Amino acid sequence: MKALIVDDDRTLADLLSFTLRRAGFETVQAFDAPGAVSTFQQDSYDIILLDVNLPGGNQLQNGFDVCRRIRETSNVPIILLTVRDDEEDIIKGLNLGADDYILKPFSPRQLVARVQTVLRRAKEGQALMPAAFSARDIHFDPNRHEFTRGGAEPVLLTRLESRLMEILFLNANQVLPTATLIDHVWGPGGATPDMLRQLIRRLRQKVESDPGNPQMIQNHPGIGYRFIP
Amino acid sequence: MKALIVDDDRTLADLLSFTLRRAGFETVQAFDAPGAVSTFQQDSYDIILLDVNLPGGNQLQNGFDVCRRIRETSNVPIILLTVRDDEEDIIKGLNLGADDYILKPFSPRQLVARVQTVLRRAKEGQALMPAAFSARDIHFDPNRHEFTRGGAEPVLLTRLESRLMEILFLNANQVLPTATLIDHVWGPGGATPDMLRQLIRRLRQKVESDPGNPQMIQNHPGIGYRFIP
DNA sequence: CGGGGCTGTGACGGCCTTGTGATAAAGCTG
DNA sequence: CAGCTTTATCACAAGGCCGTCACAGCCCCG
Repeated sequence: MKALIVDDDRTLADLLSFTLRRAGFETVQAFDAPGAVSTFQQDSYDIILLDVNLPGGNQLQNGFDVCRRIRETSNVPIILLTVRDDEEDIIKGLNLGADDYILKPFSPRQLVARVQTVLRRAKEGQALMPAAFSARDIHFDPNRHEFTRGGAEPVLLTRLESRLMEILFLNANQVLPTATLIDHVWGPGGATPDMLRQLIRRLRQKVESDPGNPQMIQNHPGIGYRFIP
Repeated sequence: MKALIVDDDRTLADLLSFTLRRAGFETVQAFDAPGAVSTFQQDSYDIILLDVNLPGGNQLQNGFDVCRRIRETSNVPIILLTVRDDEEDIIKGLNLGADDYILKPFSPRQLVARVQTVLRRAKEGQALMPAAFSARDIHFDPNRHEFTRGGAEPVLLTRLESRLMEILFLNANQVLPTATLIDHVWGPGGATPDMLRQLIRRLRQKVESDPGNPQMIQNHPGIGYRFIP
C-alpha cells in the first residue's frame, strides 16, 4: 500500500508519514501543488492525503486544484485534511471528487481508521459520498457519527444513536412511525418500543439544546417521532 | 432515468445535478421559467425538480406557471422545492398538480430519498396515498399529520383524527356511510357509531373555523358524513 | 301532540403512551 | 481482569388520547 502525502507543513507531513508507515504503508511526500501533481503522475498510489490549505499564488496552487487535476485522470481515493471552521471547504472538496475528509487536529488512530475505511469502501466499489447531512446550523456525518450544532464542538454519537439520527434526518419534517424507526435502527422486529424510547432519550440529551423541552425531535402520541432541523 | 432541474440559483442547481448524477440519474438544468418549459418540451423526463421561487416579471416567470404548463401536456412527477415559511406556496403548487414537496434546506441524501419515493409511487400507478392533499386554501399532509388552513398555523392531528381526515379528503364531496368511515379509521367493526361521533366532533373542533356551524364536515342523517373542502 | 331515532355537546375517567431515573447486562479497551 | 462505554430492562409518575355515558335538540312519523 502506497500513500501520497501532500502538506506544506513538513512537520505535519512527517508525522503523517510516520503514522502511516507504522500502519504498514509506504509513503511519499509532496509540499506544494505542482509537486503533488508531478509526483502523482510519476507513480501510482493507493491513497492520497491532501491538505486543502496549501499556500501559494493563483494558479494550480491549492489543494482543490490538485484534487481536480488528479480526478481528471484517476479515481484513486483522496482524503482531505481541513480545519473545522471551514464547512464550505469540505463540501467543495467532496464535490470535486474527494472521498472523505479529516478535521485537524486529529490523532494518529483517527487517521489510520479513516484511511482504512476509505480503502475498504473503495475496494468494495461503493463510492458512497454525499453521506453527510446538513441543514441550517446543524450538521451530521453518519460515517463518523458526529453531530455538530452551530460552531459548537461535534458530539459523538453511538452506533444506535447514529442510525436513529440518520433515518430521522433522511425523513426530516415527517412523522416516522415507531415501527419504521425500529426497523431501521435494529432491523425488523429487533427491538421493543421501550428500547426506542431510551434511545430517543439519550439522543435528545446529546443534541437538544434543552433536553427537557425537545425542539428537534418531537413526539406524536400513538404514532412516532418527527425530526425538525 | 432523466431529471430536469429548474432553479435560478446555479450553485444549488449544480449541487442538485451532482447529487442526482451520483445516484444514477441523467440531469438537465434550466434556470428560468421559459427555459424550463422549452427544455421540457424538447425531451422527455422521468422527474422534475422545480424551485417555485423563480425570480422574474409577470408572465410565465415563476415556478407555478412552469408547473401549470407542464401539467397541460404531461403527468410527469414534479417535486417542488420550497422554504418552510411558505405554506401557501405549497398549497398552490400542489393544487396545480405537483406530486410532492421538499423543504429547504435539505441534504443530498434526503433529496435522493424523496425522489425515489415519488418515482416508486408514480410507477405503482399511485395506488398509494398521495403525498399530500390540497384544495382551495386548505392543505392536509398525512405524513406530517398536519392540517393547514389559509396562512394559519398548521394544526396537529392525532392518529385517529388523521386517519379520518384521510378518508374524508380522499372522497371529498361524497357522502361516506358511517360504516365506511369506521372501517377505515378503526378497521372493520372496530368501533361504535358513538366513537365516530366523538371523533368527528374533535376533528371539527380542530379544523372548522366555527365548530358550532360545521361547513367542511357535514352530516347526512341516517347515512354518514361528507367532506367539502 | 308525543315518542323514537339520530345527532351534537359536554363531562368524566381509564388506560395507554411517553418521559424519566435507576440499575443491570453486555461489549470494548487497555 | 479492571474499567469504561454502550445498551437493555424495569419501575413509576404524568399527561393526553379516546372511550363511555348522559342529556338536549331536531326531524320524521304515527
